[in-house]
Amino acid sequence: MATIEDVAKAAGVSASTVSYVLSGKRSISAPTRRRVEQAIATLGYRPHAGARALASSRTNVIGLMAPLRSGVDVSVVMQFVTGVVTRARDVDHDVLLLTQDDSGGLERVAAGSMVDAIIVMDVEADDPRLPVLRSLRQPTVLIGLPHDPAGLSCVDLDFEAAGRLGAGRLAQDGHREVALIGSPPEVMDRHTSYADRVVRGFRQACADQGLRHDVVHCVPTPDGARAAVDAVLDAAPGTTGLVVHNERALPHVLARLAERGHDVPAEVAVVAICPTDVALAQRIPLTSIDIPGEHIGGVAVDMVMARLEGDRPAETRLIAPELTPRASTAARGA
Amino acid sequence: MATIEDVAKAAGVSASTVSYVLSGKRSISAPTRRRVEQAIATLGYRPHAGARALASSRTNVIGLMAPLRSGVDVSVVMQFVTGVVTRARDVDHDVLLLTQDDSGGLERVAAGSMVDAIIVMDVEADDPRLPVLRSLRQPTVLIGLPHDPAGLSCVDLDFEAAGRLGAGRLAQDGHREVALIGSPPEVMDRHTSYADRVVRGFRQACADQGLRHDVVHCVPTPDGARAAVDAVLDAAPGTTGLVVHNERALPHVLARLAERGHDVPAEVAVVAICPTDVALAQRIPLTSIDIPGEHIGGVAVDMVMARLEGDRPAETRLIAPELTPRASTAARGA
DNA sequence: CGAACCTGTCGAAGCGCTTCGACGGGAGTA
DNA sequence: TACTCCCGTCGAAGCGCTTCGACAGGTTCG
Repeated sequence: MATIEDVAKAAGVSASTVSYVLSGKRSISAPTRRRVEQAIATLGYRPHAGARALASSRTNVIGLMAPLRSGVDVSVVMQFVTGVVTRARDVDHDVLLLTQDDSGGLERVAAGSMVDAIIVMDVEADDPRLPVLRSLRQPTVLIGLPHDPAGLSCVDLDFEAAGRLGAGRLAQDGHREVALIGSPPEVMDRHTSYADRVVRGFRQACADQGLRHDVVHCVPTPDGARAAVDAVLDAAPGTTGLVVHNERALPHVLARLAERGHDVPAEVAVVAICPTDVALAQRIPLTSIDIPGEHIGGVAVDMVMARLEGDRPAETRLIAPELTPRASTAARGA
Repeated sequence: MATIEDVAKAAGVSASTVSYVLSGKRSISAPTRRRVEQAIATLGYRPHAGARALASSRTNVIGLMAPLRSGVDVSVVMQFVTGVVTRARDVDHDVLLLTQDDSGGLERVAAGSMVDAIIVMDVEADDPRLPVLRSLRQPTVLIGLPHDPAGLSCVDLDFEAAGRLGAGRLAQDGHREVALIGSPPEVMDRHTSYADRVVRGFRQACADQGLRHDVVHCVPTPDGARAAVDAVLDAAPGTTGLVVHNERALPHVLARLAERGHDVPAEVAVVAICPTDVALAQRIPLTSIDIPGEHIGGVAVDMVMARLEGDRPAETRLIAPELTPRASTAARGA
């Protein structure tokens, strides 16, 4: 492996000059720059990441803690990850992948100076990692919204607004009895922030609009969906509108509705909160509120970089939800 | 941040002694070791990863190139990733995540000494990355099997055997006309290695057993599945057995079969090649050949570590497929 | 016409760690 | 008793880079 010294020799300059050519932190005359670049190209020189990190205390690596575990919708997770990695590459950074259950992982990579910054997904309302994160030298961005975000940057879809939007749309379409089929119990039990927030928004909008409503959670299996749908429709047979916030249960919920003979949208309207591609992959294209995972992941990177450059304070950004009407809803009556 | 020097001072020893305590590369007396460990604990010392990498030319990081792109079944990818990350942590390594379309990513992280080794997923038959990989200083393991694996280690499910196993099972159950519903066209067009191999194995077993057979590819949408199922059953109405190697199309294929009034397994038997959890999440539990993603990911790490330690030659390991009978198949006639 | 200022380059220090060779002292051997 | 050997520890070199201060030479301006 060629070193900066080799390049310097080949170009007839000092190592520091090569370094300045690379970093642009001091002006270099055009001819010199050209010679150096030439030497770099012919030698195939790449700066040694470790040496660079040691000297500059910058690794150009972002740590990403992702939930590679059950109960979480994989395709949503993937989109977030993709967004983070893609945007990180745009700003010349790489991504080190940490898993949720790697307790101590945050501490390890942060204290060991393996990363410049950290992004954490799937945050719970009272996430046990928060104190750790606050204690780190590196800036952190949460994807999700804990109860007390003090000192930490957060970004997420405004799930509360999404819950409201879903219920609001149903109300507007003329439904009077509605229900939310929510995240799996294991997700709710952890008080994962987005799950709680959807419920809150949904309830609130229903109250505001005077809708009779119900909230059930749903194990994302055929049986789980059957149980959830039956619970809702048996308890309140007048229910005509459903908000579903459970990507994996979606197909089974629709199947159960069909099985029971409820036509969608004629007899039961469905609004899904899920990535658009999931909404489109169902038996009929669903009216949905998109979870723009890639976008949010990208924003997380931007936020973390902003804090890395300027010493900005922490901020919270909630992305406004948007509802796209498709075949699973229709205005009622006339 | 405490440095090794701080620890040394606190423990009343030299820095090199601390280093030897940490690495275990020389023997240290029990009392000294204890004092050093004590100092490390009280100071919360963590070695600086960059400094360590610089001095030892070992980063304890594995690069993982994963396909965060369309056409690939996310949940399978996730399982591989989980397997890699989990096993990597077991052997005290971290994982740097690269995406497929980050051309130059391999070169960058390898030449920049960011990683000790590389694992590449979703390999195509004539993958353009192979020459690059062969030129790297770091050992590489492919998850998948290219035409010419010379010089590179490979691990994967034996998809050819899986194709054979699926067809063989159908034959054994008494089916005479069968079909394979395979990966999406975009995956086939890339000649992604596993897709090709399933087809080959399937065809071969059908030929051996004298089964009339057909192979179609399937866009993983409701319409795509409809088209695939219709194509098969309209062309050969006597078809009674299906092997499906397309995780995302699975629910739609089953739905279409139901729609057409074909009972599973009474009239059409279905063998799926997919992760077990996917097979269990369908409308009925499917007879399936598991894709043991986590396991394979773990094996990939083991192989890469083996090459890192000893200077072993490259090897190829194919995991034998196993078929688990469930509700979607049954012996025919009697 | 000097003082003050740029520009472009260099040398050296230092980032925090690993590792090699050296060395003092105690145990083992002849 | 003298010699060798091993054990536990230390000091120093060096990994490859960044960055600070210095400096030579050229401009600019009052």
